[in-house]
Amino acid sequence: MNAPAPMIRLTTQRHIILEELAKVKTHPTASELYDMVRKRLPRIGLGTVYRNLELMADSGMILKIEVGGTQKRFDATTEAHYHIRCSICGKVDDINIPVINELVAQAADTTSYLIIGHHIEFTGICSACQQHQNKTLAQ
Amino acid sequence: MNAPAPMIRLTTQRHIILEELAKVKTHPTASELYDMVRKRLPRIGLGTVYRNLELMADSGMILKIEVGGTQKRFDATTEAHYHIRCSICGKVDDINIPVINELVAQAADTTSYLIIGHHIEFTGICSACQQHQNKTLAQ
DNA sequence: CTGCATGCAAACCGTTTGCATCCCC
DNA sequence: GGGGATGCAAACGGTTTGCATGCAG
Repeated sequence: MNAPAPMIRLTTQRHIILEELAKVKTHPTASELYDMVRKRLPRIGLGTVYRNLELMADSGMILKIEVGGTQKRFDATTEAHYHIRCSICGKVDDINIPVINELVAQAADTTSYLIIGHHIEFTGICSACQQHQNKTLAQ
Repeated sequence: MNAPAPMIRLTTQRHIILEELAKVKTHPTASELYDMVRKRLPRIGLGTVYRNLELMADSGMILKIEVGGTQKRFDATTEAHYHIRCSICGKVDDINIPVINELVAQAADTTSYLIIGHHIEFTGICSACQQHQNKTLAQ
């Protein structure tokens, strides 16, 4: 649709960013990823991480998740799927319900926008934060 | 659930912020609202706008929309509904398709999160930006 | 040798916060 | 007179960017 998947060179930094991202099932923010990558590449700069995440998202290698909350998050899985975000700690996990493609057609009838895609974001409280709350309430 | 809807005093500033928000069908950001309100209340501070939007959202008077993109947006309509965001200019509009409450039950079966709610966000290109694109391509 | 990629640091932008003043009860 | 609300400005956190250097083709 837009400029389609420009091929990008796989530098050491990009390779390691990709590996670290693929390692985790959660959806780290850029600075979380920065911390992970820095353990293997201590001299890497934050700017490099941001630049490359953006680049790799543009070229379709990874998924940029722009959900509620302030920070962008990234996902090594590029297939369409939905997410849930903990409204307390901000953690983001996958939700495994089937993707509803008909939504786009449905929505298209009601708007003058040219629809590109859709995303469902659930909000909730993760198990860790639930336990925290129970403890706090019990006091 | 959390602290439920604390009643807040309706000061002049809050009243005008509310009026200006209700006036528009789009979903302005805090600083867009700030600009609108400043025409009627030139000495109002940005901080006041932020503080009050946050407060009014907490007390259920307005809706805070945390969709993709960097800025929070606000909505005078508090009933559940879905949105579409222009991926070029960032504008947000309503999408009038029925709310699918079953999604929450469906998702609940697949996760350890305590689910609070859900939101569907479509992405697309608004008509203004579509025209822009056509012009640009035609050159 | 040439250009893209990097590290570093400064700039940026949206948002939050501390504080003195103000206004309403 | 007292407590919350305001205006103002400084601080903050996340992200982007400019620039000099480095490295791969």
